Amino acid sequence: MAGKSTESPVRLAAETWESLFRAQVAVMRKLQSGPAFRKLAVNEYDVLFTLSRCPSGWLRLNELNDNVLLSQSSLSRLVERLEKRGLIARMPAPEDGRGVLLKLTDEGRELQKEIGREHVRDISELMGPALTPAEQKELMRLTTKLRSSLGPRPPRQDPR
Amino acid sequence: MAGKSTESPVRLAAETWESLFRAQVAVMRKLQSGPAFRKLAVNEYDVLFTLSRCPSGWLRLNELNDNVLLSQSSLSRLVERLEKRGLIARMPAPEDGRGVLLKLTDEGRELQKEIGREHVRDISELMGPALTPAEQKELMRLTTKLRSSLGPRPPRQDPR
DNA sequence: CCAATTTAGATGCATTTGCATCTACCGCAA
DNA sequence: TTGCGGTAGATGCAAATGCATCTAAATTGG
Repeated sequence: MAGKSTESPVRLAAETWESLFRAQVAVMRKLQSGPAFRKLAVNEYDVLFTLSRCPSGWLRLNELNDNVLLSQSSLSRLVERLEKRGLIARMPAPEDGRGVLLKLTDEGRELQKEIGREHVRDISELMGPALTPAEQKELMRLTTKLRSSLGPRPPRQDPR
Repeated sequence: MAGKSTESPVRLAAETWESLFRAQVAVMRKLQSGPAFRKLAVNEYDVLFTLSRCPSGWLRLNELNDNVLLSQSSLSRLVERLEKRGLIARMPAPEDGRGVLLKLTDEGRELQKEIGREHVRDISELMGPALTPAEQKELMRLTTKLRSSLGPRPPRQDPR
């Protein structure tokens, strides 16, 4: 019985979060320094990626904002940049005069795929040696469960 | 046997990483918007926290940089700000004329503890309802293992 | 229906960040 | 010793970010 036997639930939660956070930092640092993100910052790629997964093709700006760790104003300007680069297109939302809908342009879709291929390869080169497939599945299950419990906005299910 | 049975290892790794990443984003968003971080940004708190865990009390700037998702120059300036606010102190490294050692001031330690208490409470309010203690332990194990496998720099073990 | 409140997104402005570069120092090798 | 590549941090500068605020449109309450 070592020193950790009197671990409180609060402490356990804090250490778990720290471990999750540090792992994310370590992986992200490796990913973003790779050659995949020469043309586009990670946040920018993430927007293209999210749009590419959207079944209708169109996504509201505010929904996008749930996915990304950026303030509303920063996302607004990031999207503005992507539009200027011809990677996404905007359209006023038909049912809500305040809203804006976004979708990938052909060029944006192309770039997303190109970066995505390399990105996925990088990821699997980091995760593969680190965790067995069963462990990866379990990690996915736990993080998905964690995210689901945080609502109120449920992690928008996205039937391919 | 549902449609995912033909999942490739590469795809599994990518989906696992995405799940981990989104969970981190979702939790972090809640944490950083809370009242705990009114006085200090999360990154700044994180530096104080890391210093507070350092057994010797002193830590090299470049070691700190492994922990945080910031470029070297950004961390350099962040530290400069913290020093200006009287929260940390610098000292030239005794054995390496290029290096800088950092430690908390009393005021910095005080503020870290104050924010830390609230922060830990917030974390456990998010994690507690989401995952059982056993699940949290497993999540911690998996993320620790992931991080350990990324080396070369091993996650500096820190015997309290 | 109208006024008041709320929500979506854009924008001014100060702060923070990253890239490139610079300086100083270390370690190594001739 | 001297010179040479490599590492630790600092700094100029442009770009990105966040806060506060603004406008416009939707929603709510009377």
